[in-house]
Amino acid sequence: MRKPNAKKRILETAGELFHKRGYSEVGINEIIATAETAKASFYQHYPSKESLCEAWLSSVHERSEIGRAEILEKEISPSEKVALYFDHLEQFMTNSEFRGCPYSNTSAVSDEGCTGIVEQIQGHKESIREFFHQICLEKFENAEEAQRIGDRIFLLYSGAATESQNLKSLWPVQEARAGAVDLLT
Amino acid sequence: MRKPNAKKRILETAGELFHKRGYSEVGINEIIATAETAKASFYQHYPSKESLCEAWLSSVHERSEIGRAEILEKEISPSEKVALYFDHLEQFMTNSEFRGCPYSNTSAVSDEGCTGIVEQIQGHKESIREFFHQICLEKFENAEEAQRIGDRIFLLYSGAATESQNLKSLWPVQEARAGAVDLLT
DNA sequence: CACTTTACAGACAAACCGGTCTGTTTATAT
DNA sequence: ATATAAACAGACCGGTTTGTCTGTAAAGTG
Repeated sequence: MRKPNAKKRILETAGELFHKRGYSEVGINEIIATAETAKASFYQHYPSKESLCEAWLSSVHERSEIGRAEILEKEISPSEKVALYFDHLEQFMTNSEFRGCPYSNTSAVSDEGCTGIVEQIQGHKESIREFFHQICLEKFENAEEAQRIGDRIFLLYSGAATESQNLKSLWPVQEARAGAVDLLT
Repeated sequence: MRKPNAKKRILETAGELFHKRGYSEVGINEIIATAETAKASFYQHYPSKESLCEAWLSSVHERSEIGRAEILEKEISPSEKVALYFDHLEQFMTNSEFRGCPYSNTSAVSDEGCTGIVEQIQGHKESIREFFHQICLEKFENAEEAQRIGDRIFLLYSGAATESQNLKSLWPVQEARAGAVDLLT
């Protein structure tokens, strides 16, 4: 074998391409050419392009869950935790040249047919939402209020990612951060 | 001519298809088949698929601007205006089977090459943002504060559209509406 | 050494893409 | 009645898409 870890190489390469240009704009041929692998090697590891997309989203989800768990464990105030998460988003937007949430971007082009992808999107979003709920529960005794405030922060977060991509600017992330912190003080 | 208004028919058909399934998932052949027109008729009116997309976004923008102008003219309180705009979004999401903002969805797949589309997306988003700014200026004397609050409502609005599409639910719109009204009281 | 796994190169297929082109029909305006 | 413009049908083009298939080379393992 000339180069080992073809599977890993394919996944990482596809991840970058999917994220920067969108799932539907990137073809198998481009992926294997960039990953410097053969088409046969690709189909040895992934039965279809769609399954590769699922594997990509799954790996992104894993990493992001670890990041949220680390924040939850920190001994800082709720508003500091939220602020930190928005700071991470700001970094993410900067590093990825204003390509926003991989899930929302994929959702925009995935038809109802690919249930696996749709389910992953929903799972990921609910996971982020739950993250904000937990933080708010540290602050508010009333569980209903915690849920409502958490949901609003979640929506600010989503809007920040979307509009930062659309407007190619960081102000949505910064203003959403300020709004979220205000909701917790 | 068998059926008149081929151009209009093409635009409306393409609009529905682009909106429901995404720009990159709909081809010329499907558009003309659905619109019951000929390919030659299509290229008589639109030089390319991309120009059709621009025409579609442009028509959506026009209609939405009229809607916002009507709200601004109404003699109701700022928070009622904002609430009304979120109600429109709720109706829109319901009617379109939870396909959110056509602009954000198109942005997710349009590469840097198509400048015309990118500029329209930014123009539309800035127009909505300006709409919220104007409403907030009715409420807050401080112009800076009006801008900040307007931006936050804008981000809630964007997040509501995005997550309502992702989660196929109306709660994001309803909670964002409540959050926006709270920001104005 | 033999055997299995992994990766490789690349031809091939069938469908589809956006776009061009030729030529025909039909409605309307003069 | 005739000229003109708009709509039509549909073949055709080069290129790309996902996915299959055949055969080979190299590495790890017993």
